[in-house]
Amino acid sequence: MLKKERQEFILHQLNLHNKILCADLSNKMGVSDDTIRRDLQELAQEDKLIKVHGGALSKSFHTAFDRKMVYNLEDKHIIAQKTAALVQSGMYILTSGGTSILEFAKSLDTNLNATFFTCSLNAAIEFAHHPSIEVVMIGDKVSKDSMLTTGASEVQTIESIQADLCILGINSLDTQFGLSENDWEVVQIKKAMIKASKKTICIGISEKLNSQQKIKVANLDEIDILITELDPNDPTLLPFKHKGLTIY
Amino acid sequence: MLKKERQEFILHQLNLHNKILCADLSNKMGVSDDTIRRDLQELAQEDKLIKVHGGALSKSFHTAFDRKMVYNLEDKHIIAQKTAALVQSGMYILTSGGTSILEFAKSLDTNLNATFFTCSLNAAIEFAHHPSIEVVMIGDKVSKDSMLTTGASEVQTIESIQADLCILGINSLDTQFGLSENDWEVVQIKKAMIKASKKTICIGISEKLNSQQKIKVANLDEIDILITELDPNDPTLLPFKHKGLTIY
DNA sequence: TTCGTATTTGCGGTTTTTTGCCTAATTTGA
DNA sequence: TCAAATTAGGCAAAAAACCGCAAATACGAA
Repeated sequence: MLKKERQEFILHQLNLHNKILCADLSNKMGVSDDTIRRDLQELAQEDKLIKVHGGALSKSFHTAFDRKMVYNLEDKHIIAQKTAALVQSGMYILTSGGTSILEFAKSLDTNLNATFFTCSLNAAIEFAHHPSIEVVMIGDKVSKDSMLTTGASEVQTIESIQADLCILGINSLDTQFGLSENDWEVVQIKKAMIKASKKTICIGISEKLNSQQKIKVANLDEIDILITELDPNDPTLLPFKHKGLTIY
Repeated sequence: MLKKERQEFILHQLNLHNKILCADLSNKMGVSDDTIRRDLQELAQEDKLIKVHGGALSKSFHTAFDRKMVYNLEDKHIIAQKTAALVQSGMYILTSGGTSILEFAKSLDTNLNATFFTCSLNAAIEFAHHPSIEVVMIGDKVSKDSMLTTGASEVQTIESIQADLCILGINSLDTQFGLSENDWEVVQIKKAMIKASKKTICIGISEKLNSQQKIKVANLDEIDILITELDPNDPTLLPFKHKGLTIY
């Protein structure tokens, strides 16, 4: 097998799998490790791939992360728009924290007239920037990781509220395990919020679907609506639709 | 799995969930804790994430709040330093909001171990950035002008606290009229805070001295300490000293 | 075809990187 | 304060990369 031929093959493999190992290639092509290494080195110099210890990565793979950040912003914007459309004047709404919720707060109609209860410091500030909505910060000890207030007193306060809507930013949602979180305190808050509301909406980018975290917050049947950046008919969402969730 | 690949995966997970645990990652990827720890360390050095005990936090999430431009920053810095010197570990402290308080929060000693109660969203966030102090957000309706929580429930909560110190950012302080404010709700909060504390400290730039606003919060004799950017022997402060206030 | 030259390849030995394990120190939460 | 979890630092084995060299190969010209 010629050198040029080999390099073409390497690039092709890289396009297919985004990653290749030196050892694999030398096996597959029946040449020595050194030869492969030299090939990869050359291709890396020509900027055709990224050489790493043990193999190589496709260029697109490396840039994928930065790009994803931007995409995610767009995605969150879409989610925010869809969610905002469900909020009507006069409603009492409980919300958690998280970037999706912040984006949602920014997307609310200027002449909306609703009351928001939240345990997120950042969300409260964002809601308070809105001209006409009323914001109630539910107070308690501030959890430093999440910038959320958590504690027994907070759960009690939430229990004394009868909200129309509960909007939760999700960390993990799974058809089997349901809604889950990693932080015990936050779980207690979200549980209380769901219980205190007539309807529960979960919002988050689709990548958070089909993943699990340590502690269960709620079963799927306790959640009414799921909002992601995807089209409601996207196959990814089908399992959730079958479980009875309304998809937007 | 390649090292680079692993690190990209870690960043991706962080982007999704805002927080990850060493143990989880090592499980999920089938490598040892040490390897993950080394990865996190490297990524932290590259400023891609924030390493914490047991895992890592997403950077964007942690630095999400916007820092406002502050007038008289120099002066407020001096005030903050003087005020921070009065705080001792173990204390329970009530604080209002305002730029002086925010500056104070930033000036606190890294290994201070105190508990802060506040009704200011921004102050709570600032306090929460401190590694060792505990923060309790006193919740209620959010007042949009001041980004403070105010209301009857809040006053009740404050009444149930026995604090060592009450640190108030002042709007107006006058030898005759005492401490005054323009916002009825905020006045109620400050009154309650003073009542709930053994000692009251007023902090603010000297421009706010010798001015009055519409509603009285407290007489001078209810205030113990006054801190401005001026030298304690500055003639401007003499009248306050004569009224029995301790000047720093 | 055959020769000479330049390139490519494989190999052995050495160096570097990566990884897991170990123990001692540190941090955390009760 | 103590006990459990987490981390830092040292160490060793394995894998990968590097280096120089000699053999093999490709290729153009006679």
